[in-house]
Amino acid sequence: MNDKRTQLLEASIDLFADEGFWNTPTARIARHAGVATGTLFNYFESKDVLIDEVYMQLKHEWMHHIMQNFPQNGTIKEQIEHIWFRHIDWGLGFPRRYALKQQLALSDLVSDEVQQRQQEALAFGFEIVERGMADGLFVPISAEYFGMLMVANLDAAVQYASAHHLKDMALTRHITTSFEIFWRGVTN
Amino acid sequence: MNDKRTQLLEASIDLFADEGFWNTPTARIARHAGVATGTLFNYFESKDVLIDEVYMQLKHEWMHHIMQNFPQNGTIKEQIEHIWFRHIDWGLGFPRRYALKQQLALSDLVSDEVQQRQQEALAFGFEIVERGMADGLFVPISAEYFGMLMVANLDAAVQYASAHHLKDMALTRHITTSFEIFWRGVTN
DNA sequence: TCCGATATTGACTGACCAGTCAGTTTTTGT
DNA sequence: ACAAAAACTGACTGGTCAGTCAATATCGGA
Repeated sequence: MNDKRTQLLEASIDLFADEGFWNTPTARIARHAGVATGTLFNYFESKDVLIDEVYMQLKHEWMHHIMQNFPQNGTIKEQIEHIWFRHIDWGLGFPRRYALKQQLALSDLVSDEVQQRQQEALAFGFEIVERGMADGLFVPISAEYFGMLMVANLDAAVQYASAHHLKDMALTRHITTSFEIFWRGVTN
Repeated sequence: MNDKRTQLLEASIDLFADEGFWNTPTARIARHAGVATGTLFNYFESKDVLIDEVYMQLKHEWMHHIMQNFPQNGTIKEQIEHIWFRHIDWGLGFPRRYALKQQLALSDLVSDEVQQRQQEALAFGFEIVERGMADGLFVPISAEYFGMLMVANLDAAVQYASAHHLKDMALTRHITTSFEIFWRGVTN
């Protein structure tokens, strides 16, 4: 019965996103999840590990969303474009989760160990980039910087679309444009 | 004698950057500045307004750095390139200040009013972009999105250079490359 | 020099909160 | 059905911290 565990994680995500970590007492998380204060600490050793678990959960959901229908046999451009669209789709579909994941990634609330582990899960992405580099497809930069640029551009695209409530055609156009700008930039 | 005021701001910047806002008690700020607890509240109504003032201070310093030797009569590309180099120069020259400014910009610790005011100070930048748009120089996107992309790319460039301790030629090459990638992306 | 105004001090207060634990309820195995 | 284990409860504790304020020090004008 990890039902309560899920409820606690869900409550944490809601409250952390809306109020910020420092403004959400564990007591409120428990209440929001419909359990007693003490119960939270049966499932999570401390508030710190709760944060770690929330972060892992979000990263996992994000990864899952990104990888759905991934074109394993597509071209590099198709693969990156797929990630582009799916990432933005997730960001707009789950704005609170997206914002929280971003905040957690910057703040040093997440333990080094967890951050390390999450980084390793992105290895497949680096492979794609390295392959593109080998083909002379990209401007000569490190895969690391390529990844950083991609994330930076994606974040900006999501933030803009979100702030302006873009929908339907306007949204599609925006996503396409944002990708084109990125692609033209990193491509020879 | 706003000497103490400056000391308090400086101490706040140091401690906020190193320990995080929520982990630095006002008492420690006061001690670090060499004054008593109560004195801090003579200069700043509350911890919240202290944060506002810190943010304004950082933005102001940043703006000042950016605008030094600004090529008023240069081409649009020269002007944006100038901002590019100066921004990165500031980020690498004052890493703690840069990190703190970024953190504050994301967190909602800064009051809406101050955030608003700071936004207005960037008006001159929007003018440059609008001019470029009118000339058909840029891809057709809003000046707002252009600005977001620029900031996103700059942040990535600073973060990368900072993490890898780039210096001298390697640094110059990196800055140039980062600008080229951005410019090629947003330009027709 | 003297005095009122202003700045500074730091012990103190009231509120908050992470984490505990003794007691209670629920589950599990036989 | 029963007992032992496991899960759950929430009042409580020890510690922290923003902001106060009465007492003290410093300053500036006459």
